[in-house]
Amino acid sequence: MVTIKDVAREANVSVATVSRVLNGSGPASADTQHRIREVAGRLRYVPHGGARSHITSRTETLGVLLPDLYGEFFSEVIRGMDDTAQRNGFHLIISRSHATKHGIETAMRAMRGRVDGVVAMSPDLDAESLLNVPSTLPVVLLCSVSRGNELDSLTIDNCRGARAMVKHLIGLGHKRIAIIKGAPRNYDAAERLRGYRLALRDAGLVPERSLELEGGFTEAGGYAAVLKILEMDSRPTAVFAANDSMAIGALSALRESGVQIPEEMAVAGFDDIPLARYMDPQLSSVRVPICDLGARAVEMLLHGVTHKNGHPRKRERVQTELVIRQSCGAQLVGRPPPPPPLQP
Amino acid sequence: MVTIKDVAREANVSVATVSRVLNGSGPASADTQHRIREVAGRLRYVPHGGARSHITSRTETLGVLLPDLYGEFFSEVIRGMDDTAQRNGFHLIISRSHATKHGIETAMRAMRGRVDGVVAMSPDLDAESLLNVPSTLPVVLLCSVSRGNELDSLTIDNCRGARAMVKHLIGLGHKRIAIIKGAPRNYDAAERLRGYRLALRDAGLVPERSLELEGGFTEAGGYAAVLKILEMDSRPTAVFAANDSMAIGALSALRESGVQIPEEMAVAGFDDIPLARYMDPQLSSVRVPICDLGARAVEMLLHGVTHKNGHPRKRERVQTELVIRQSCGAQLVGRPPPPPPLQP
DNA sequence: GCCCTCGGTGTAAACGATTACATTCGCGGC
DNA sequence: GCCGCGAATGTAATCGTTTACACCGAGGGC
Repeated sequence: MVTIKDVAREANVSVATVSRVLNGSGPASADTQHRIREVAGRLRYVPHGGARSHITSRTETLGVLLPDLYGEFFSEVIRGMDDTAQRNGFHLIISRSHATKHGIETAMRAMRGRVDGVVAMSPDLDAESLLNVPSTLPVVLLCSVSRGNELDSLTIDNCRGARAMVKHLIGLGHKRIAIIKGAPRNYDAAERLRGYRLALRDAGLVPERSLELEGGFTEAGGYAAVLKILEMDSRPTAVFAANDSMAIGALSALRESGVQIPEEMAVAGFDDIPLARYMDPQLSSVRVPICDLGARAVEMLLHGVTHKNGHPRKRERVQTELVIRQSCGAQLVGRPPPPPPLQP
Repeated sequence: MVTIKDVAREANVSVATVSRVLNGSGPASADTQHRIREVAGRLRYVPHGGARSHITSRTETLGVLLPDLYGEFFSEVIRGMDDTAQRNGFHLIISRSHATKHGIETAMRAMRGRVDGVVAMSPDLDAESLLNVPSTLPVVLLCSVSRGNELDSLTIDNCRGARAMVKHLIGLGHKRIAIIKGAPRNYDAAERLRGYRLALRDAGLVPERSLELEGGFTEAGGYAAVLKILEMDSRPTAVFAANDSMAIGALSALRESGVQIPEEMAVAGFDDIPLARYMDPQLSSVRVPICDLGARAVEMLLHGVTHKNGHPRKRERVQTELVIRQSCGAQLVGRPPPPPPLQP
């Protein structure tokens, strides 16, 4: 492996000069510059990133702690993070932390000296365990909040989104609306549930525990939940799934049971993953700008990194958008043709 | 930030002793051990990963170069990689390389000194540009192969999988079968197309260019391709999409055009993403063990890392499995109830 | 009593870069 | 002719570890 010393020897200069020329961080005669560049190219010299970060104490790398992943959401959020990171000359170290407290701690330890900051997405926990980090390491909490205000956080406005969707369903005349809940102890899941209940109360309806079913954020969970709903004595007329994966499972179960959607049962989801519009009927959902979410998390983190974590802490929240398609029945009258899909 | 020196001073020993005790790499009296551990805990000492890798020249980190991602496939493959990496005490640096040659080179340069090896997934290119890497850095090509045998590679048996699916369609009586192709210049796409053509020839049918449509691996591409198919003079009776995303787009377009599936048009996909079974009708597909794919790539890479890249190069291939559901019409007679979904 | 071994410990050299500081040289101002 | 300055370059410290080597003392075999 060729090092800066090899280049220096071959070019008859000191390592300092090589470093200065290659980084443009100091004066050098035209002749020297040319010679060094030529040698570096010929020897295929590539600076050793690790050594460089060691001395500069900037790794130009960000850590990303993720929980166990739910399908497409995950890849989208990474895409957003990586774009922003790369645009700023940073890399991403990704680690799926087995959601236990111990797992997170281990991951944080391992990050020491490898990253300049961490985006931690661990909605299943109170993120309390993260507080153990040395206060010099910038951390952004994604999809969860810290108890105090010690850490930056970025969340989805789950509550408002859910509330809007359920309000919409109520506006269509539904009085008994079931919810398929997300994973227990999950921040997003809890907030979406809260929005659902608020919307009911807004309309003078009383939330019933029996209409709140577990779904675990998976297709299978949504499928199973619908089977239970269909057995109920006074069957609801609409079901709101706390994410699209569960909504898709729900659609599947309804179809197989011969229930007409949306005539006999309206369905709505959350996230608006790309697939939603390709469902039959097309799935109404609450759009989350997933890619943006990742991008903004990294932006916040980079802000913390450049300010050496000495900035005032922020809590940001990304807004959602109601996307009404066929599955909730709003367009029943004369059901218009679906919008043409975007070209790739 | 507390370093090993701080611990040494506080415990009245040399840094060497601290290092030995904490790593269990040398003898130490029970008293010393106890004292050092106590101090390290009290001071919340965490070893600096960067410094450690610098001296040991093992970063315990693997680089992952990815192309632009196609939905769920990507998150699954990462999951497999990360599991295996973590089990072996390694981290993952992930980088989406803008599929240009220059992008890959830049990414590879940046990896220097940060990783012990690289999994490069760049099916859109001949991966030729990767050959520039110093021969000491282990590299595993995922979903593509190098011209010579200079690099390890792991691919999907696309050709066999596609051939089997098309053979199945032919067995159901179809004579005109269209294919929606993947991204141009993509290895997987090319191999799936090859399998399609081979299956046709096996059955004495002649592949027609007009039945081979571009789809670009996206839902929108599949949707658009079907619209073209429906305009054809002698319409095919089956369509094989080179991945599930396109198949889902195709299903959507067919439904909206009022074409009965599978009676008027049989549909099959490739990958068998989790959603496939929740489609209406359930989507027949060629199952790819995506998670395994990631896991095995990392295993291969770790083998290269531990053998300092001095091992004989390997070309491995993961097998696929035919998953026949409703969309291709095989189960038309008495259409049995779908299998119950897996519980979460 | 001598030598060898071995447990326990410290000293200092690495690893590959960056960078503060010193040095040299030429040149212009006075 | 002296001083000072700035450009060009070299010297060496530094980052936080690991580890080869040296050292010292105790104990055992002879």
